[in-house]
Amino acid sequence: MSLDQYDRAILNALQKDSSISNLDLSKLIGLSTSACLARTKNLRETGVIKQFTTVIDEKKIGLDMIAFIMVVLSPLKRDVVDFFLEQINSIPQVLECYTIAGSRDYLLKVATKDMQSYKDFILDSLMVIPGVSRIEANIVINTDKRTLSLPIEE
Amino acid sequence: MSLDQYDRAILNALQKDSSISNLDLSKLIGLSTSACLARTKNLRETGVIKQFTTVIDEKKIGLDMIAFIMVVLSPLKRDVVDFFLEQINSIPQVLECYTIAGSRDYLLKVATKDMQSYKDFILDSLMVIPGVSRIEANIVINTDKRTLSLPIEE
DNA sequence: CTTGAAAGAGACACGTC
DNA sequence: GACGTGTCTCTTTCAAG
Repeated sequence: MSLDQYDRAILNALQKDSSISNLDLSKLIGLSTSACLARTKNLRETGVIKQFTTVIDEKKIGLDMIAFIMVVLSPLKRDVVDFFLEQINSIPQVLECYTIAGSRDYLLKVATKDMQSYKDFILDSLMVIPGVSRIEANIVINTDKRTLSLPIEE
Repeated sequence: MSLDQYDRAILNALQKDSSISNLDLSKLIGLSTSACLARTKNLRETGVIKQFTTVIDEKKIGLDMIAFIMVVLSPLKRDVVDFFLEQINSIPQVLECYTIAGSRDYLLKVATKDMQSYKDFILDSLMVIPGVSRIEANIVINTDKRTLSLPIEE
């Protein structure tokens, strides 16, 4: 995938605000509307653009608790892993799950309403999954930075 | 902020695909176009909807390295903290930064091109910030789940 | 790549019930 | 809240340079 300066400009602009009209976008990046539209369409079709989405203020919808949870899975065997990931994918409170290198196996990002529902999540949703032997929770006190704009290289 | 079932339906739909037209959205949630438009507008104005954005495939733009880095800041004093956060906010590779409870002070999510540029980031951007005494890196091997759809309660 | 034209669709404000 | 109307803007396609 090779992106030129125009493609990068389009991606940067769309990351900041995807509700921009093609007309404004073309003006912004310095292309004609037709060329701009064709590029945007192409970026979607080739999968560079995966999705257009909406960022919601978590606190305003009552999600006051964000936590990053490290999980050690044991034994780390195929069937245990598969079942774990299957469960994780079905739990809406788990926003993200990563396999990580090192002493802990998985990193989860979890959003819940409050401390009580967080506790319920840990006890009733997470610890009940077979193989989850040890967890290490990092509770978010403040979000200091959060951007969806990836560092697109020049 | 109190959201009824229609508001929640709108938010859920817009999280999945913000490029949906107001016409289709109104059909989906079972409201008239005018009522639907007024609600969406209201959600934007009250800040529940913060942003419309675009999700990009990191790998397709050459970002192959994602890491979560725990940072201990010492001394944890006002001026050290302020300068640290100022620097963090100016580094594009840092996508997210959270203040966390516990033994580590900050959690960063970082995206770089490869191992080499990751190393450069650690040495030249992160470790040079005054107060950054200890870091603990968790390198992402695989993204098992990643959703931008918050668990909106019924 | 650009410009220009033309048709279709949607946004959005305005009334009415 | 629903519905209809009208206007205006943008989208989208398709020419030709």
